[in-house]
Amino acid sequence: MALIPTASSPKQLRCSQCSLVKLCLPVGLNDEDMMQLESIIETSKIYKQNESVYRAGDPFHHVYAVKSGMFQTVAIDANGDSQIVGFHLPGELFGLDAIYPGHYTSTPVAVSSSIACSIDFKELSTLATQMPSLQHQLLTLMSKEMHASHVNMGDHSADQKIAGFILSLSARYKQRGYSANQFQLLMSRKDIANHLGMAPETVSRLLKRLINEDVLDINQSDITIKNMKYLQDTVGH
Amino acid sequence: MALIPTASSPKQLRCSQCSLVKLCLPVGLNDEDMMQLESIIETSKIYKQNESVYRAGDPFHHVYAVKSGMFQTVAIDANGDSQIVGFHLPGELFGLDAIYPGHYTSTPVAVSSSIACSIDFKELSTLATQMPSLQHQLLTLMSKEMHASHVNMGDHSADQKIAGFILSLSARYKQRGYSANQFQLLMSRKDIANHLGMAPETVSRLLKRLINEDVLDINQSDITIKNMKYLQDTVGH
DNA sequence: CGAACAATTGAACCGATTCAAGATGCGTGG
DNA sequence: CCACGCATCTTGAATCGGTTCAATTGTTCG
Repeated sequence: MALIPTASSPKQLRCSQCSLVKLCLPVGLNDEDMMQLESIIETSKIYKQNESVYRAGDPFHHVYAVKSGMFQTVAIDANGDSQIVGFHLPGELFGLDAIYPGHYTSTPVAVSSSIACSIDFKELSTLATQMPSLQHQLLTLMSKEMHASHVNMGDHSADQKIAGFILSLSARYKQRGYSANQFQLLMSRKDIANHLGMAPETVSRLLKRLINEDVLDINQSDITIKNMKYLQDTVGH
Repeated sequence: MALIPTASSPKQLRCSQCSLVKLCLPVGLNDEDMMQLESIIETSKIYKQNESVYRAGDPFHHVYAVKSGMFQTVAIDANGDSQIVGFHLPGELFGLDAIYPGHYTSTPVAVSSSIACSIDFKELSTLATQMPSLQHQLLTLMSKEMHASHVNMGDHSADQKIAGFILSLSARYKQRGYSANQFQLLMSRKDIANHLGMAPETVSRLLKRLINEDVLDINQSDITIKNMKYLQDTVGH
């Protein structure tokens, strides 16, 4: 747990780059391999709130790694309604779902001011053929996402969705070295609701209930989990 | 559209094997590569109805390709409820979601008498490092599944879920060379309901409505789509 | 042919949405 | 620094879609 990307200062870009590789693609690599991998990571860019990284429909060339902040990927369906497909935390990759169609199908938008760097997918996959462990890591990443969406299929009630959502964020922050019990709910209630397929009012009501029952503590966008087990029990029911 | 796996006769196993490779992993390969790929496909097995291929929890070693019939993957959640994660048609692969956890998380069960063959994943990924097009195909397959589950996130009403489900089956059968308008709904209503997260009664009612409105025709397990556009309009709304 | 299971149909119920208002927070300019 | 205005969030009451429960019909198989 040495280097963790904490702040959004541009001065940290270079030094956090090394750890970013380990966070996104934590493969067992020797120094030379690691150098190669880092060499294909292109320069970082700071995205202002609501700024998009690319647009749905653009040709697929790069995948992106989040360095700080948060991105949400928004898809527009046939009738023009937008659907927030996912939220991407520091250390996570997005854009891999565009491999198949060959073009992006959703638009990633910075939830708050955020930093991401791009990786040329062609170079990445070429490198993967030379580094079996990298190939395996790519497959693992995608398998993980498949797995996550399978789990989400089961969630039924609104309570379970909310609990599952909070636990997912908690686990993912924890995995990247942040606190599992306290973090920022950077996205709006409306966006949470959209992502979970429910009304914003329901999100509001259920969060209030969780606060009243001493499961959560929420101040503005800061959320503290006071009773993790309660949430876990809710999901597994 | 030369060789298509049509029947379940064991005599066809050998000859359908070649086309199976093309169907599951339709990469641009020369003959030698194709031979190599075929060489790692292990022998097929006939699974009786309700027979499982492996069990959730088993260590992950193989992925499986469906040759005929249909498999459904069943996951058991924390409270013991089962959730049908997906249905697998001829020419489709299953088991890839187990790469990440390293063990299977769901149990594939033959919906009707079905045939599948196993592929050693270690050999497959080793081969992929030597054949960039195979690696790309594997990534494409997984990207496709991610993409499909993203699309499913948006579906809201029960009507849309049913329409989307039927259209998905139709498109997948069509892609494998079968009819897009007529196929068998081998799985039970209860299992469709479970998979879509709704009550079996609702499936019954909505299918009846679609039959009354001349959108579908259903005889036992045979389904005929009489008004594809109606279904498409339902999904995109 | 009859038993067991699957699918259908009807009526009451419940969770979540919708609609409509009110509260809270936040940036802007006076 | 406070007042204003806009946007987000919260809260309440009515409505609706889908579930649940219960009974009937249909289908498969020993």
